Amino acid sequence: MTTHSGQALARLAVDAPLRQTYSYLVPPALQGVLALGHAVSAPFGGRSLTAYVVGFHGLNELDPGVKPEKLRPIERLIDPIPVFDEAQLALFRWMSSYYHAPLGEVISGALPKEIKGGTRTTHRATEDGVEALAANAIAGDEVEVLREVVRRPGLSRRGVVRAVTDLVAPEDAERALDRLLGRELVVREQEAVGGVGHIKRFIRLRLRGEDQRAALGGRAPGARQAAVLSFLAAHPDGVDLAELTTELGPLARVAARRLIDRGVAEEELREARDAVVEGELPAERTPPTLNPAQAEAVAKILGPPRAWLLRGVTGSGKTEVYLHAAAEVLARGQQVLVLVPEIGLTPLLTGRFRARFGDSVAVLHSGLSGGQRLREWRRIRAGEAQVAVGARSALFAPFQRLGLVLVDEEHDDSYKQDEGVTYSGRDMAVVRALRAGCPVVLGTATPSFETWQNAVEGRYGLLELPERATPRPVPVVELVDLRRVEKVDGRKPLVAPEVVEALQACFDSGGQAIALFNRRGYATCVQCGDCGGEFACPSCGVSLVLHQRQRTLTCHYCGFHRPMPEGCPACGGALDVLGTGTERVEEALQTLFPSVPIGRMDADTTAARGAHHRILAEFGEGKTRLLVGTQIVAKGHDFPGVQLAVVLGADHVLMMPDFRASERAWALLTQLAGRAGRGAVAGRVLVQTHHPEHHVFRTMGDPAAFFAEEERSRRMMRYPPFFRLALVRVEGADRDQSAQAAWALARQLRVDAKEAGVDVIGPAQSAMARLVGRWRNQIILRAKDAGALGRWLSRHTLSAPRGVRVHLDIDPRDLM
DNA sequence: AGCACGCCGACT
DNA sequence: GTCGGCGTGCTC
Repeated sequence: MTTHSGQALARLAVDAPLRQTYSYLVPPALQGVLALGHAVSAPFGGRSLTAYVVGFHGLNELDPGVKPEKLRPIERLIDPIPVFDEAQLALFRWMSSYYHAPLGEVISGALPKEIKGGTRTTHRATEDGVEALAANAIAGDEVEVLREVVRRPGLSRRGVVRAVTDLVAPEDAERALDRLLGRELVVREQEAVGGVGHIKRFIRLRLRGEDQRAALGGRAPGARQAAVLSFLAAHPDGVDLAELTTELGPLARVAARRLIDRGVAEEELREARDAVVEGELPAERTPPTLNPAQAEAVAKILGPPRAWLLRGVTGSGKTEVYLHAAAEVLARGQQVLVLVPEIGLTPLLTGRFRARFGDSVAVLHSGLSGGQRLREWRRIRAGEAQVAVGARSALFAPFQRLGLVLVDEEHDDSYKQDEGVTYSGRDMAVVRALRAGCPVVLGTATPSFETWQNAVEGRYGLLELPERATPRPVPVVELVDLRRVEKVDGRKPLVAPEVVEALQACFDSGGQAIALFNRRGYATCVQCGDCGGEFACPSCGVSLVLHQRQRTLTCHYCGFHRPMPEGCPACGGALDVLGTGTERVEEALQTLFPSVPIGRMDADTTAARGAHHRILAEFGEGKTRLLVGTQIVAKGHDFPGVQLAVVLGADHVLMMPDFRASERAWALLTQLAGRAGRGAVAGRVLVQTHHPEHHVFRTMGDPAAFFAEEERSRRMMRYPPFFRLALVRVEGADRDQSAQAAWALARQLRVDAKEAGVDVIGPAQSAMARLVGRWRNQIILRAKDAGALGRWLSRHTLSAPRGVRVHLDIDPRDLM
């Protein structure tokens, strides 16, 4: 490890939305220890923040205007081992510049959140405070707040507010706490939080029966506590607190805390030694022999390093290409990074890497608890794992001898980070690989247009796996024109007669079928038949979706929900249930085929842990014979028993007001069509649509044909991949203020846009005009190439008045 | 982003 | 008279 004791000052990138880096003194305790890549805690303004060492320099190299007497020393190391090296820092700097994002935020977003636990602000009552409480010298909300702080010192601000939440409204509690702080009855302290990741908090039931009732004060526990109690009773060995939270929701933590306070349950810190990866390791098989196309692909990948598009349908043996290339790279003593869209959807790929390479595979994904993820990350940093399989953020795995990067299902939208620095995980994987001088493979059956174009223009090499490893006839696609379907009882049936027939024939011959309907819930809109009143989300303005199973009306954007009322709250009239979702489709299909067991797979049925796997397993084993669901049914699983795939509703995808709508629909349909067919029997694919003439349907399965059709409109409309976009989103709670800020910003941007070759489009209200209570406006920026757009953007500061937020999204996935 | 310091209305 | 609102400006 290189240290820099000769240099007096460290340059830090602070985890705050600030573009500069800051110079700090290296305290004596850290001299000779502090190194590039260390995460530290540093005083910043009135508080203490996580920051990262990005360089060292002498006193004579201070930024102009910084007086030496203003320099403050670094407080402490957060982790004794640096969290990134020089090569990774170079990538972070590249990202910072490309995405116009502060370096500290880029670094923060690239590390497991747990690493920067850093400091926590806690609250403690002073002696004056304790006396004042005892002497009844205070009044109002302050009494409750102070009592809580005295009883449980060490709570965070949020913790205090939550602790009194039954008695005091959150805003009042905050204000009371501030008054107590002002009068110095309560003081704040900084507590260092570290060492997360190898220690787990477990909670276990201590009292049962009569003792328990007595400890709870004789009265029956509330619903939340009762839920926690029964969960604990079912797990006598104790439950990981994190697991309790994922099972029962965040409030379970509060209830559990209460139970511990009352002595009903006890807490225990345990070292986490359980296997991080769930599921058993399948027996190690001898790697199968590659077919000629696969062998050629592997040979090319292992040749001179470059980016490759690996095109192959489901079952064409992409995974075997990955595994062979990875094995070769590992044999050379190098490391392999495997990115997957969402690990929950790709247990097969993860499983096959684990089966082939065993414990040298680390898995990084959101389904792990924070501590688990950090442990896997540390295994990589320590050199114990040579392969990392994970979602987007795994691309920052701390490998030092990277030899190969694989991006599976590269077209998937989930590679785009949607919060904070909105980077494209797929693009950054390419950047990281090429910077490290190693090959990168983008694998998919349905490439994104950008990647396709990169291959067409020769920037990426193209590898095609032309056929299925076990040959199977290409499915036949038939369109059902919904405009010609006869109405029954005044409305069009959900399932057209020929689709019913096809399903019946499929079931009669013992086959299985998949039905796609790309909307969740039961009905998209509930309306009063008398007064026309509708139910809209109070913070997003969109129509609430009826979820019949839970009898709730739910907002699909922010999660707001309310019970489904019996009648119209305004006039008492009967409610009409309009539009369709997967729940209703399932119901309709069950009515049509009463004896066929149906499984439904969508975000609602797969929310619980393991549910996804269970639904697929039941279908795989034939326990269910029809699988109904949203686009999730089109992803990544090969079921040999499926003879028929029907698309009951995907027109919404096609008709979305977005330039990538056709591309998404094409990928979805092509992926789904790949699910149909068994052995030597050609599968059937039936698509119900109002737009049978659309080129998406003519070009299913054929990217060259689809993109040839798509090219004309993309060029004409000046959209990617022929132009580059950036989206400036301006949002605020106040509608007019947000709009005015957007107009002002657009005016400012237009001043020098033209001569830089940049189009400034808008502002306009976003397609989702209001989201989670914020009114959204947007400005689209467009240029022929990324360089011109980037250079011009770096000359501008995107500022807005207080209360309005501006967010810059480079290469947006959609313009909604 | 926070958190300071700074200047104007409704309360003891 | 002060407490406390939240408008500008800085953080090595």
